[in-house]
Amino acid sequence: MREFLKTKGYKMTPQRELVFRSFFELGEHVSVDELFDRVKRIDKAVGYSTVWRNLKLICEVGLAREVTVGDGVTRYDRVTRKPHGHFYCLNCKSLQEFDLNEIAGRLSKVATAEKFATESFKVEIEGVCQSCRDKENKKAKRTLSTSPKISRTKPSRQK
Amino acid sequence: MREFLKTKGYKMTPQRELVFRSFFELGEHVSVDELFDRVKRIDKAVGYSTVWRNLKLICEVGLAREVTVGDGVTRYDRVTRKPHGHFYCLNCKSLQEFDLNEIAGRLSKVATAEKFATESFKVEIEGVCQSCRDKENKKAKRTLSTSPKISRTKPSRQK
DNA sequence: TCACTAAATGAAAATCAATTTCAATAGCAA
DNA sequence: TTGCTATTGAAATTGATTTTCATTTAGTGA
Repeated sequence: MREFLKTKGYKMTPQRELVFRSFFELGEHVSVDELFDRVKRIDKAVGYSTVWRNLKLICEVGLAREVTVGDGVTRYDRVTRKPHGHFYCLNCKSLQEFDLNEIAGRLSKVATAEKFATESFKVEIEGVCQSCRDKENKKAKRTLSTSPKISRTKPSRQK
Repeated sequence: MREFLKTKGYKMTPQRELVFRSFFELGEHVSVDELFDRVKRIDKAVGYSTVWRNLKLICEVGLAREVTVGDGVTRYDRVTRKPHGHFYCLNCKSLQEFDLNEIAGRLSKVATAEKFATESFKVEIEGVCQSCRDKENKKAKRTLSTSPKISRTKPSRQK
């Protein structure tokens, strides 16, 4: 990894090494805060900006990619993993994955037809996951009459 | 529209009417700021929060949907339009659309197979559009040796 | 028509994630 | 080792989004 970065003009440092390693240990839909938490557990002197910058760097050198689902927090996925889409549960905010093999093929065709040079795909299905629907059904009696209002909440940064 | 909102428990106001009308006049990938600008042209007493809240309301009652591409600005699409994906040009930040008819069908199947209750799809292809590539090719000689660094810029709110 | 109540408004402030600044530190090539 | 430059950590800044709060107003029922 040290050599790989050198070819791209970057130096290796203990902090960088720790951030990279931690990211690849987590691997799926990692947010800066999650990664920061994990890094802190090993070395609590490492700063948030260092984690952030190195996560960006991991993307920059092509080892990860941003995933932006609708909750305002950017997450990162390893690119070595095979193409997949995401189910985003509007209720519990969880992410599940699904395979994208044939769909990716079709998307490529569409892009080519439109003379668009594809860099990456992003396929998301928003809805409600099975376990949330099961829970909803159980307490359906209680909430029959309340009309839904605008939700103004957002998940907050984990301290 | 007044009646439609009443059934959902909302009142009609001149400001709301203006925001709704302006949104449907714009229609595609509308950001809060764009909508705010348009509303202001007709009535500059209308506040930003009113525009924001009513845009959220349009989503809430099911007439629009958020589109989040990777540039940090949330945009909104009418849901009455037929399903489409987006090409997002990483270079000029433009959005183009493409038809999603068959792909949507496949996604539905995947969702059903996973017992996921689909609310909406989001399909984006990031890359470089044709006109940007044409421009890139023309000035290719100039930029052969510069190695790409992390981009730290973001489009700023339009005043 | 009038009065009442809950919803809506507008300005300003708060929030929150993302990004930058800056002074100090530390890789790495010569 | 020396010098140059990238990197770091803390704090500040940015920019979009969301909330607060005092005031106004729509829609309901008398």
